[in-house]
Amino acid sequence: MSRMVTQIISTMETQVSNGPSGTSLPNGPVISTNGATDDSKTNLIVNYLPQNMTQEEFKSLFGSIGEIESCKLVRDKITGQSLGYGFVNYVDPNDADKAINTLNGLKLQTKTIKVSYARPSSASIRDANLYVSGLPKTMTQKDMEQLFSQYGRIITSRILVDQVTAGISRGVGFIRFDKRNEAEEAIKGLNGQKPLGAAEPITVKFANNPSQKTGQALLTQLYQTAARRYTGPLHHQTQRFRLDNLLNASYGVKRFSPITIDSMTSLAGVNLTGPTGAGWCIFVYNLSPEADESVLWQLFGPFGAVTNVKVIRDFTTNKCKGFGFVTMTNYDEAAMAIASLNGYRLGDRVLQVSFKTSKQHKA
DNA sequence: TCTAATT
Repeated sequence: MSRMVTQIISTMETQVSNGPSGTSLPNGPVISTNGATDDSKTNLIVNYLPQNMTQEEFKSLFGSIGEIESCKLVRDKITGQSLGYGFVNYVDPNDADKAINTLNGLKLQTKTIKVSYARPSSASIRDANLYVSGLPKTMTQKDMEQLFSQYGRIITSRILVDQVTAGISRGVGFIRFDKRNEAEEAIKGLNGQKPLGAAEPITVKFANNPSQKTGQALLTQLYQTAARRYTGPLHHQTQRFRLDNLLNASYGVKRFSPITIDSMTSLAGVNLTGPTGAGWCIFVYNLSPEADESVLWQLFGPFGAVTNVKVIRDFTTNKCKGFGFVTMTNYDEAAMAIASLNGYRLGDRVLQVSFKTSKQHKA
């Protein structure tokens, strides 16, 4: 079922070719008259990457096409979590073209990746994503694009569909314009308006930024991440380029052995420090030397009441010694935080999170 | 009534 939904969504997803601008040259980096390198024919943006794909796997996949000048998987600054997209800049424009032709539409786990030319980075293309609700259920993605295209160039559009009836519009969607001012004009022109023949007016506003999650949403995401480890990933790798071995090795095997809440509960009776004083003390291991208290607040705060965090630092260098402690008031919230965050990847590290035991404390 | 599109 989820496969069916994925395919429907990917069918509805617009595949926009951004297309390089300017004149083509046969080979090598293109140098414009002002001396700056022109990346428009070599630099690609890759969207809809699987959440757990690493920088190394990303580079390996795109490096199979040709020599890479640089590449970057974009990650959340605080948690290090992948934001699901990245950039690849090839040395040779021909390889960029080849990557689009061969890797665009590749299915990885539950995702269908999109590979297209990156637009030149600029402030004017940011925050150009609109959230649209109240759409007639009969309105197709194409209809919606037609309605919005009078205000500017559409980069992506999507209508969300019901998960169970697979294909029935939920009446809500997204439109990303090339430029923010185009999005603003679309709000002015369409918010509160009835599309031709529609009974109700639509609402058009800027979409929430998915990387700025509420605590509840973060918890949900982490919980789902943890749950996915038990069931294992879905499997529909294509066999193209013999990358299946690489990808299966990376994705097909559980990397961590998670602990369940039940096993935590049984642990609780044995050697926990217990809720003496302020609350439940949690041991966090494998923090980076640069880790600070804010990281611990960000990680544990979504799970409930946190009364104290502490990063243990070296006395002379003031760098984190690799571990810290978090105190949480309520047992259930602490147990959920541990079950979700143990094995969690923070940047390029895998955290070990557990209740602080008396053993670790003994003199 | 909210998906991971700008380094």
